[in-house]
Amino acid sequence: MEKQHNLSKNQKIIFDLIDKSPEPLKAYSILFNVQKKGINAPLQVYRALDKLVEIGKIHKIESRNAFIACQNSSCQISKATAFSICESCEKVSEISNTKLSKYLSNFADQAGMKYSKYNLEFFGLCKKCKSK
Amino acid sequence: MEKQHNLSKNQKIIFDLIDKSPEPLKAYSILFNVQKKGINAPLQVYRALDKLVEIGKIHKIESRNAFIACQNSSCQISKATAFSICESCEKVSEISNTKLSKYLSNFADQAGMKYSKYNLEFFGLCKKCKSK
DNA sequence: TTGTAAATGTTATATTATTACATTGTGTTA
DNA sequence: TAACACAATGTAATAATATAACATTTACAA
Repeated sequence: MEKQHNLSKNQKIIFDLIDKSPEPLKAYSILFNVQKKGINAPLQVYRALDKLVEIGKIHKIESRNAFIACQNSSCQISKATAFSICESCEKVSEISNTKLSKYLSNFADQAGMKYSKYNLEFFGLCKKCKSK
Repeated sequence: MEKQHNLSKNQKIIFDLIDKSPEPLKAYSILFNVQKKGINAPLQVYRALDKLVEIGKIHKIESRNAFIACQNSSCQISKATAFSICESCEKVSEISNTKLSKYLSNFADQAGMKYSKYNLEFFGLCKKCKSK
């Protein structure tokens, strides 16, 4: 059974904001957006983000320093993530593909080492931008 | 035939430093190390880093904001990169595995889109750290 | 030799993230 | 319910990472 994480006040405010957003949000843009709700300092945002990442409710898009809500209910704990990123409009989508995740989880490097955690970011043009 | 890139003075200084380093280097640590050679400002470092990344001589480890020399002579142009990162000692190795790169280059997402560029970072414990 | 693109130099500033310390809330268990 | 432990919060200061704007110089091809 899945561990239930009751989000705290700040965590909930920040998760809701990210979850509603159609695009990844940056920490200081989050800060700006939640100041009316009493969250005044960067650290309050970063602490909530850290926790939300830890429990898998959001992911960090490393190449963009931005955060999106997890779209894949089954990766709430896993840190095995894959995204596609449009280099033109910056649209980001989480990829959930069983074959891909199996392939990567089973991948063994030169020394035979396996890694259960990974982050994969694909870059290119999304359909919309490609057809322009 | 491969395009020859003659590195400029600053590019060469910074590439040599990164290339000699056994571990990824951060921009401001590079800055500190090259000040005796007349590179005084962050922007001088970032400009050289940008160029070196662009021509494939170095790669950025996104999750660490650090840079390593390319270990794979065949990816001088390609932006398709994969690394293993030890979460204990922070050792980073570039993975060059034809099957993996083919698999990822041919991967098609939910919408059938393919992406020639990607960055993959695996996380775990290296052999040394595992056996401790 | 002159035009152009790349690279450099310098100052200032923007953006992203953490340290340190004090306090408050929440849930467990004695 | 009291006492404890741990998570979360609040606040100020600062560290670390990265870019903007502008002036100048270098490299090299037309």
